[in-house]
This record gives sequence, structure tokens and C-alpha cells, in this order.
Amino acid sequence: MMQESGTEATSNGPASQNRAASVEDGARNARPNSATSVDVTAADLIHLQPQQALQVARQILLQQQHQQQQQQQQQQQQQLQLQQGTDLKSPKDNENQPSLQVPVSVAMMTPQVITPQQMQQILQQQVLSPQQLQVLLQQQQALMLQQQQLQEFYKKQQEQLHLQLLQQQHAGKQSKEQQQQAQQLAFQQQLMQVQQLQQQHLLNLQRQGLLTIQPGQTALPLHSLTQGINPAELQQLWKEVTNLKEENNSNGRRGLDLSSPQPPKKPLLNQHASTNGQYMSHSLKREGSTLDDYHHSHHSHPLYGHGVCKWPGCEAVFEDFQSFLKHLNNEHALDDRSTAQCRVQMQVVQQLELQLAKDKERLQAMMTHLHVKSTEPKPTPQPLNLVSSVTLSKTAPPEASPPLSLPQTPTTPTAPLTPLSQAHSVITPNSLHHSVGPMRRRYSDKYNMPISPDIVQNKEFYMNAEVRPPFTYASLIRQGILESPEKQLTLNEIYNWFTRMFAYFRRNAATWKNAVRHNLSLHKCFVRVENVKGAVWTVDELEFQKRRPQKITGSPALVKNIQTSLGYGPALSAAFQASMAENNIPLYTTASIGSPTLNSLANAIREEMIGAMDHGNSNGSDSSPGRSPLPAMHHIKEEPLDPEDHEGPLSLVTTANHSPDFDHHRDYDDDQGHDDML
DNA sequence: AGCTGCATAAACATGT
DNA sequence: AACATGTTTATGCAGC
Repeated sequence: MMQESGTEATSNGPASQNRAASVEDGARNARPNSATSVDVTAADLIHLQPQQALQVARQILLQQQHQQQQQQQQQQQQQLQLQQGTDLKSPKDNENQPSLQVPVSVAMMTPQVITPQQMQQILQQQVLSPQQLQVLLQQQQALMLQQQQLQEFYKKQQEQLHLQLLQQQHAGKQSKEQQQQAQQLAFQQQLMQVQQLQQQHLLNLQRQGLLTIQPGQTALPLHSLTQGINPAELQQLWKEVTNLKEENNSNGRRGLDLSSPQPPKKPLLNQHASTNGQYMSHSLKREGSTLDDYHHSHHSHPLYGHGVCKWPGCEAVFEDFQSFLKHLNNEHALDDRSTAQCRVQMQVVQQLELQLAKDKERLQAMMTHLHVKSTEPKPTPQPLNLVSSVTLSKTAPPEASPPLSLPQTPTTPTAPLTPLSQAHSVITPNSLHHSVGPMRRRYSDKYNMPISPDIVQNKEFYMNAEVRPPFTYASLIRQGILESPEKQLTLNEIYNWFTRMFAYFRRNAATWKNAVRHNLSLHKCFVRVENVKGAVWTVDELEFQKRRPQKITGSPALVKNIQTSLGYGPALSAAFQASMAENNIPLYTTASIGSPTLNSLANAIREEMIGAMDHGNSNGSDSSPGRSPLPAMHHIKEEPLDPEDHEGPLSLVTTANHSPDFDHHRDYDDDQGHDDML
């Protein structure tokens, strides 16, 4: 009762369980299989051959560009008409004119999925007519499709690569690694064109100030599909930015009119009030000063090399350093354009870093894998990059960071595992309120396993999109508890974690809170511990693991292949299959795009393996091996009241390991942070 | 068809 | 009385 204050603001307000009936109506109506309806076309596309897929993707992009151009022409005409005649409109109406155009052009050129926030932003900035919205949405859907194709394509490639790798292993080749890299390179080159186009579009958006992308957010569009851009392309991109900006200037209309592509002229000093001007200007100022220091002291400059200005897209030639400096100060002064360019550069760098990190990891994993294979199977190959909560809590010394140490992947998920089936949700969060019904645990059987990696990877997505996370309440609760520094949470803190981490749980509070309480009480794995302050909930990891393993059935060939290649036992095939099954669904997050399938599979494997080992070995005292099929055990929840007597070495996973994990702490008092988050 | 896991709703108890 | 916290029961759905 002392720390309760936060709860009510969650929207629950005076509404308690009694009101649930009214609240629940909406959800209940929405129940019918919302999650199952995927676009037919998307499904079809999946079956395309890689080359076909790529072609289709290209075509789509080209079409988009074409449409875009047509659209622009139309707009110009309309504009002309408007200006010439029809005085029907009040001045006010005329003011709206620009805003009429923007969204349309955005719609026609947006190759990226717009996140809810971005959408919101657009909505705030511009007045969209329903029709425009519609166009936008349609575009988005088309784009989702397109992304799916690419993901699918990529996935296939990865699988192929892996298969080939396996075959080569049998053949006793040595240069597999190089081969794979070469193949990957080739593939990436294939992708580049598409990626470039996409990037271009994104930049266009940014340039217009229609898309505000904070560094942290970048990942969505930039990372999702644009991996492996080479320097030449970056330059190209830069030119693109520069040129387009200039066009805008010459059109005299700020970011509104994309018409009349004209040959680029380099120098331009005009500003565009970028939406985020203020944001950048600080960092730029600081940056600027340091740079000044830099090149004053050293007679060289990172932006100056071989007599050429290396400011992205500039390439102006200079005789001497002084004139370069002059140029730098004049042409690349602190204005909106430079600001925008700097921002883009930041994103580029970010992306490259990410890419590098991923490739390093991949290389590491490959080497590890190959080495392991050639000698003898080690039980724990280097994790690709994902931290398994179970791994840490069980097998690793507690110095490691807690289960969900927020991964350094600054990626913003494009669309996480589940939502692809509900892909439109990314576009229209609001539509979800009706279409995403109660979690009919479509995936939950499989997702019954610990969710750490997935939830982490898609964290931002779930934080912002009102998409129901495809995990059971039990899994989520466990996650929340394990994330906490003390591995224990009060009920209220659990609530807060839910609302903070999942936009979905910011509504219908009465319903899901009830469910949370219900789950806490029902499942043995949640142990209530009386505390000085009151009661906290902890996770009995053993109990949790007990419930996990479910079914192990037949096995596709691929599964076997990969499985053997990784040197895991048959016990893991279940996880594999689960993942394989899931992988029909997921749009891979940026974090895993490198080798999506393998990554997520590896996760599943690791989790599952640990689970399996638990049952095999450490189960020890209490129950029968494996999970006891005793139906009786369900409803018997041992009295948790005195953890002392509760001989469990297990019950409190807690005690030792705190780690400076940033994200959790605010939990205690931050009560209602979530409203600000949107 | 029956079992099982899960979500959801709701009644009820208890403490503040 | 209102509310938060827990517990328990009931029901329905879905997968096996």
C-alpha cells in the first residue's frame, strides 16, 4: 500500500475487476482468429525462388518510383489548377495546401515501414485526409510485403549457405569459411541495389523532415534491410541527399514537392528547417569545436584528404588546407543541411558498426563451429551473441549480466517475431485494438520457453506497438522478475514492468492484471516471499523449467542437418522444430538479419538444451525425471510462505548477482512512464 | 474424445 | 467503503 500510487494511473483507475466486463468487451469481440490472416500474396511470394524474389522486389521498388513520379506530376497539375482558378477556398484552405501534398508524396515514396511513432509524428505535423491515410496505409502494406520477400530471400540464402557448408564439411574442404564469406558477399551485392533504393527513400523522408529518426531509433528503416552498403553507395546516398535537398530549395517549398529532378548543383546554403534542428544543433556545436581543435593543432583534417573535401557528397577540390578550411566553414557551416547530413552520417556509422559487429560475431561463430566440428563437440559453443537467461542463471557464474542485459544491439526491431502475421499493426496501431484479440496463445506453446532473446530483440517494438507479445503471462512475468536487479518484484512492480515494456498492456488493465495475479497464484514457479516491505514475487526457475518441455516429434531433414552440425543431441529437435515453425512467421529483427534463422534457432536450442539438461541431471530430489505427467500436481501449489523451510536451493534465484543493468531501476518509482513514451 | 496449457472472468478473502 | 493483493473456480479455446 505504500508504493501503490502508481497503479491507478495505468488506466485502471477506479476500475477494478468489477468493471472488467465492460472493459473486456472490445477485446472479446476481437477474439476471432485475428492473428492467422496473413496476406495471401505474401505467402505466395515466399515460395518464389530467390532470384525471382529479388526481381519482384526490384520491380516493386521501380513501380513505386514510377508511381511516385506520376503522383508528383499530378500534384503539380493540381497545384497549378488550384493556383489558377477556383477561389472558393478561404485563405485558410490555401494554407492547407502544402500539407495536402506532403503525405501523398510520402505515401508514394515510402519504402520503409513507418513505426507507430513516426506515423504519429506525421499525423501531428500534417493534416492527413482519410484518403491520404488510406494511400499511406496501402503503401505500407505493400512495403511490408516487399520486406517479407527480402527477408524470406535472405533466409533461404542463409539456409543454402549452411547446407553447402555442411556438405563441404563432409567433403573435407578447408576453405569453407572463405567460401561462405564469398557467397555471402555475392548475395549481399545482390541485395545492395534494393537496399540502396530503400535507403534512398528513407533519406528522402528524412530530408523532408517527415521522418524524425533519433539515433536510437534508426534501426528500423536503416538496419532492417540495408546491410552491407559499400562506400561507393554511401557516397551515392550522400549525393542523393544533397541533390534532393537542393531540388527542394529550388522549388521554394519546404520538403513538399519532389517534382522535377534536376541535375545537382553543389553549393547551397539555404536552410531547411529540419524537424530536429534543435536536437542536433547541440551535438553539432560540440562536435564542431572539437573538430576545430583537431585541425588547428594537427595540420590535417578528417574531412580533408588528397586535396578533396571529404564532406559527404561534396568532393570539392582544394589546393591547400587553408582554402579547404574556408570552404568547410562556408559550405558546411552549422545549418540545417549540415545538420541533416550529419545525422544521416551518424546513422550510417551506426549501421556500419552494427554490421561489423554482427559480421564479427558471425565469423566467430563460424570459426567456432567449424573448429568444434573438426575436433569434438563442445557442449557450449560460443554464443552467437545472445545471452540465454537460463544459461546464465544456471551454468555461468553470476558475474555475467542478468538474463536480459539489454543487448548492445541498438536495433529497433522492424517487426518482431509475431507481428508479421499482424504486420499491418506496424502501420496502424489503432486498428489493432480490434483485430488483435486476447492472446489465443497461437504461439504460446512454443513460446512457452524462456523468451529472453526474442523479447529483448523486439523490446522497442513491443514498447511502442500495441501488439500483443506472443508469450504467455507466465513467461512474461518471469521475464520481468528476472530482469529486476534483485530478481524479485512486487505485484505492482510487475504491473509496471508490463506497462513499461509492452504498449499492449497499457490498456485493459483490469483484464491483464487479473491475469497476472491469477498466474502468479496459479503457477508453482512463482514464489511469494514475505518481505519487510511487504511481499515480493520471485521465480523458481526449476519449477519454471519443469513445465517447459512439451513435445518432441518428427524431424525434417534440414533440422537434422543443422542439428548435427551444431553438435547437439536429439533432445533439441523440439526446439528446432518450434523455431522452424515460428520462422514462417517472424520478420526478423534487425539484430538477427545477419543470419536470422540460425540466430533464433540457436537461441531456441540453447534454451531447450539447458532445459533438457536440467531434467536429465540436476532435477535431483523431488520429482520424477522429466516432467511428471501427473495431472495432480497442477493445482497443488506448495505453501510459499516460509521460504526458509522451503528447502529449495532454487527458489530464490536471486541473491548474488546484481549487475549494473541500467534499464530496470526506474521501475520502482517511475510508475507511469509509459504515457510519455508514445 | 480426452487431456493439457492457457487466457479470461469472476467470486471471494484479507489487509490497509 | 474502496482498493490492492491473493486465491480459487469456472469456462472456453486450441493443440496434441
